[in-house]
Amino acid sequence: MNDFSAAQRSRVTMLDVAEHAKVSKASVSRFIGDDRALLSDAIAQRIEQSIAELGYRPNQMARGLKRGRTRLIGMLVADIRNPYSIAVMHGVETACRQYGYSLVVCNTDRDDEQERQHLALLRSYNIEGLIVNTLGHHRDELLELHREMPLVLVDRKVEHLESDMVGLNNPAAAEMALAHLEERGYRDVLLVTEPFDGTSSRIERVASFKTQIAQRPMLRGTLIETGSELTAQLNTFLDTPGPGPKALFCANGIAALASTHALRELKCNLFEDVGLIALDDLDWYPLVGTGITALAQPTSEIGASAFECLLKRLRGDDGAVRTLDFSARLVVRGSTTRRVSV
Amino acid sequence: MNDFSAAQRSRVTMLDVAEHAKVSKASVSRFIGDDRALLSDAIAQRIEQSIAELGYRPNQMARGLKRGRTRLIGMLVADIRNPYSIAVMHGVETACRQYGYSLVVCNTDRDDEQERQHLALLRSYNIEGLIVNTLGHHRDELLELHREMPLVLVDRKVEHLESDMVGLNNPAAAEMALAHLEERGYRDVLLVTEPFDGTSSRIERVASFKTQIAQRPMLRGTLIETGSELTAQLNTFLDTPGPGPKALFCANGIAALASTHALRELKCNLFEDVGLIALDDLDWYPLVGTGITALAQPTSEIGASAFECLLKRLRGDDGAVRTLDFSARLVVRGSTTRRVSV
DNA sequence: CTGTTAGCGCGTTCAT
DNA sequence: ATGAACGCGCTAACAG
Repeated sequence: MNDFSAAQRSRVTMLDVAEHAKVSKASVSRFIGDDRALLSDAIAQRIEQSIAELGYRPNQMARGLKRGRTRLIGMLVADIRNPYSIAVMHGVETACRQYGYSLVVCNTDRDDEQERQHLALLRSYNIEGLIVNTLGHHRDELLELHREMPLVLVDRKVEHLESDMVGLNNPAAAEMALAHLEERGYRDVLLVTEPFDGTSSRIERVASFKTQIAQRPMLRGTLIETGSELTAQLNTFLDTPGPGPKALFCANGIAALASTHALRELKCNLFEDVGLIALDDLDWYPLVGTGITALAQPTSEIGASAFECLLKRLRGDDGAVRTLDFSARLVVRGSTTRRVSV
Repeated sequence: MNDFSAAQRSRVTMLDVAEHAKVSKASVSRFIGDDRALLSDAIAQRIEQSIAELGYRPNQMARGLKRGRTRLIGMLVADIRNPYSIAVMHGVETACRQYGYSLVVCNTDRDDEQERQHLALLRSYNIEGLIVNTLGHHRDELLELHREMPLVLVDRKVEHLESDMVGLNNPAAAEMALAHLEERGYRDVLLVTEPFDGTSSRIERVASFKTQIAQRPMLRGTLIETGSELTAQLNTFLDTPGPGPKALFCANGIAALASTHALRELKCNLFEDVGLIALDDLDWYPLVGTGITALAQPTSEIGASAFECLLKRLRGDDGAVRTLDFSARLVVRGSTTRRVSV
């Protein structure tokens, strides 16, 4: 039927419109662009008519080639299946659209080689700015790109890369978590984090946790990483006598998922045997046991801010590097409500 | 410091490489493209050297402009926050990369106007093919696009749009669900679906459900939609005497989330008072109550197949329209394991 | 206000 | 095997 392969799919071009309306290409270009004011009503009418009749759509590739402005923003995401990333991405995309930009998302699946390839790719498509939510190995490529375009980091810093950054105020979040746990009567807290891989937010959360523990003499703090040993380690924590009621602090949604899985394997009575507070607020938190208490991140705002940072730079802002730290919001559910002992 | 605004960010171009290597642009072009075989070793060496030294990257925009091949695939998604969409998208992206294509994703947030805008956008960027996972209003625009490029539907059909389609074998899935429920001793089944909005898969699932019920004299079947009334309607279902043990069949992950929420509000004992089986298999299903029995969709395969359909067409396949129906896989958990009455 | 001209970066005939 | 010249679709100077 149709042949989409070698044949140039002949689309209607600016020249077609110009001829149809009996004007020059320049006039059509002005009509398309921001110079419509310069056209006489008569001509504008004819052009509008022709565009409608022919179904003309300007070719962004060609526009971009000429003007150097593609209206494209790139986003590099470490793990597209992490709900946090999706939520932020949604925020970014909404902001993009609002300002007439489009978003090209590249998922690296936590793979360094893919990160490299995607960076080259985004560059080859002449994106105007880049949002990075990966570990940012390949520093050289990032630096090179940063010389060509503005760049903003989301959630995770990249060493030796001076650029705008938007994320969570991790020390404050850790403080909220431990203050809440202490107030609710928990005394023995286990931080569950994904394995250390250099992710700055992860490191910050652990450091902040330790700081908080040091400042709260009533609390004891311990730390484990998710992985094949998780269930066993959790078991040890639960079995070891401590200074009082025990609770888990999961450093993100993935850790919360893994921990809850493990607790179930241990036949734990959710959440009477042990309390739980988790960073991120996922839609299923209310459904597990008596509900999981969360520290929600303002993901939409984070995404929108990331784009706005980019936009400012695109518009010529040469100011100093900015860091935006958003605050988490405490959502109390059953997992930090201790049952009064009978 | 840097100025990213008006200034043309001067990137190294093919001409730069040519001059540096003291050859013509044509030779560089051949080196970049598929004609490298035509070059003498000496020249190829020099070009390779120059490219490395200058850090040259071909401009995909310009290439696409000339050859009509952008190596870009577009995907229109109704709801980026639906885990199903994400999973399929991940499958598509993986397949894309494997064949040297990149994916541009547009999220419509279930909004018709956004669908229209995104379609225009994708077209303006000269994508080579389109994957559609929306309601597909704006039939005219879709038809027009389909004349220009191959198109494949995912999960939901679009009326009067004859194109390849990949999705779930819904009748078979409904059969699996009801056979399982019946075998497990449930007799009174309530189908919970999102509101009807024309989504074909939704309609098919409901129709298949009714067919199955008609063929199973031991079962009684009822139907409700998610929404503000859900909890009340669920309550009615639970309170109304029926032919035997009651169970819910949730038509997708969203319905499962909403239903579980409602059951909790009703202080239901999950899942002793009522059974539950849900389409889609989300990572939190095992964590709720005794675990939610699922009919998992092979989302990666669905995504990969969608891309492969496109690829075949791009390579000139003019054959008849294809429809690929994948089968669901039953994952039994506690929610369909009835406790023996004491 | 409008048309003419000259590229943007690249691929592709043609010659040589 | 290599280079010169033209054009992809469009915008930006410059005239008029």
